Amino acid sequence: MQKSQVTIKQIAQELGVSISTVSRALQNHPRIGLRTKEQVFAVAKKLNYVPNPAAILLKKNRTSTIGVVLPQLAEEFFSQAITGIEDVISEKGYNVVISQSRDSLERENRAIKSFISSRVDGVIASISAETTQYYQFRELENYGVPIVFFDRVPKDVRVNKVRGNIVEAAYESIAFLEARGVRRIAILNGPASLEICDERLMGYWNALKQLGLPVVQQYIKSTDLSREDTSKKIDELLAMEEPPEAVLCFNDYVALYAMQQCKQRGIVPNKDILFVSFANLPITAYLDNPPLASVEQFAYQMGEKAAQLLLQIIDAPDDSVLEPQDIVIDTKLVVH
Amino acid sequence: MQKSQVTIKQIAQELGVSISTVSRALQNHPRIGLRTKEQVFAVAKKLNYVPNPAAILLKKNRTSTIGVVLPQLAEEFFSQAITGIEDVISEKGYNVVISQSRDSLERENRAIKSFISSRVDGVIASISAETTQYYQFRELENYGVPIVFFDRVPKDVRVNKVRGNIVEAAYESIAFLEARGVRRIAILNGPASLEICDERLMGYWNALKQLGLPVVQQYIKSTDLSREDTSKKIDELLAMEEPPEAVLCFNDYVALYAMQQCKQRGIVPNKDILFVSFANLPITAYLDNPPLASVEQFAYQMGEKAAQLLLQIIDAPDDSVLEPQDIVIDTKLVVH
DNA sequence: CTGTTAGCGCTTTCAC
DNA sequence: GTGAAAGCGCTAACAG
Repeated sequence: MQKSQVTIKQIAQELGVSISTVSRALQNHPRIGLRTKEQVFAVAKKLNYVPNPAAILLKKNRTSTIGVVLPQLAEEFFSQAITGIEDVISEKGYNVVISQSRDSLERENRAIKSFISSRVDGVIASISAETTQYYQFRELENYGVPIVFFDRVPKDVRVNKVRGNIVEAAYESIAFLEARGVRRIAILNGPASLEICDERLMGYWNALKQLGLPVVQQYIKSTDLSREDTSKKIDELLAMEEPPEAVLCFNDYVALYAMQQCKQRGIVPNKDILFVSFANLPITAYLDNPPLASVEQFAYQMGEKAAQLLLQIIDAPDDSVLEPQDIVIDTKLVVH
Repeated sequence: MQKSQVTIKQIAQELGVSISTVSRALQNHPRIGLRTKEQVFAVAKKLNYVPNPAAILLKKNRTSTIGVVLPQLAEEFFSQAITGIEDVISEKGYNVVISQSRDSLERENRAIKSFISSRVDGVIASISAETTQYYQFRELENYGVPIVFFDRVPKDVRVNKVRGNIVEAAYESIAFLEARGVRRIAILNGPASLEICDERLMGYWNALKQLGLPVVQQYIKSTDLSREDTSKKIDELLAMEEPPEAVLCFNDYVALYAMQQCKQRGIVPNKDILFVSFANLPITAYLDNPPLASVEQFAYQMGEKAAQLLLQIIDAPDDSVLEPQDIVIDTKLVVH
């Protein structure tokens, strides 16, 4: 059944030339006769020749594949980002292998290991909620594999990253609430290991101070993104003597969990307590009572940018020392 | 920066043995000294040896990767299925490359082409809404690449497939509605090229007849799954002199589109007109007014089964002629 | 049990 | 312009 693979050798035989000639013709080598080239292409087509990537790889030591690790595809933010990555990368003839960490450090590590053994040319990553140190990614660096982080970028290290302008987005969200007369605003943030959480907090702080809103320490909560923990934290907020009038959430999922918990407690979300969040996921369009507003983070574009940056690094001459780049993408508060 | 790759040759030198000995040791070849083997492993570890997959591949002519084409990862059904596939496949040391057709025939073809040139060992597919013929997949067969379809399987061809028991699920859904006293039931089906649509229709028909419900030709509609077309078709149903009391939808997305359209027309879904659908997506848990009931299709398990079947075919001896398998997974109607 | 040898399919000097 | 030949890292007969 297995159609025996056509090789350049067979093409060479068919034409009575050497395999080097065929190889050169196929690569559009400059020093080759136009006639020969055309003939080679003709025969290659006739025989249905498909180059064997393994052989090329073995020779060139490049796999033309890049690895992507991200928390989970089921989150629309990430599946949109992947689409952006794929569109850029496949246009350049690269392949993508995707691995989901499902917010587990161990799975993330396994993915990195497998990227190393499959010799990917580069990695794009959005770190798991459990990832607190950069250590594991160093391993990739040791093998000379370039990495670009997006959205969930690690803290305190100089790395290539593509991220939304979260500080500003958080500020804007608070300003939006303040304009509606809200004063007591809480934040339900994500794991402290993520830089985007610091930024969210910073934007929140700045806004509170500049707009003269009350800064209450207990209004600042963070969740590990699970439904349980999120429910617990919103409960704590609701149980306060003076509960917040609004909550800025890490993302739409956190907002939805929190809102459901409110309902359970007989509190009407976006009426008794307002919700604003991040991500602006398409699924919110199906909701009768979505978060009041959500920050659009342009996942697709973020994926595109990350892929472009990575390819740029891969294609850079070996001796060039590149400064890690930090690309910031503008966000937009979308009022529902 | 690029750490020069460690090869078995270096391990051999370090130990003063031949490379074949190293190769055999690493593969746990039976005829090798325990002592030597241990030493080889020790040095391999010390040197941080990682086998070069390209070389192995070139030799063995197997890539240890399988390709997956499916409509879109953003649909939870598919991202769940992928997770099932990944879990099975990665346990056996295989890699997965994923390609989204986004319901476009052209993209699906491109994916297949790329699978051929990257020499995947097998393919798992869920066909696009535009795919009406099996033709393109024949190409894979020509190259001896085994294929397993899941959920969206092609019609009229003998192929390996894993699918839900849609006929029965559709029957059950109608019975559920009938039990609630509903008599006029419409169906908003998917593209006729999909076998699962035929099955849905068959279950619907059987149920109507056996339960003595009216069979109305205009109650049978199909959509190309887009929001626009779905809105149009539900509008047609609503505009009838005697509109249906309930609608059985292709999946949750179609149901949600249809329900939103109803709202636009001032008709309250699940009160004025009932909705039952397929997929039972987690997102429906966030809805205040989800479809009345939805058929759980166990996407994760479907992915697992498809992967297991594919691996089984790949591992089968070349001379064994396998009958195409048709694995049916039981579904379950979940009332919300 | 271990070493020698011949390739897998392709690229790439080095000659002519 | 084209051919001969070496070799990428590894496996698998074939000999000991």
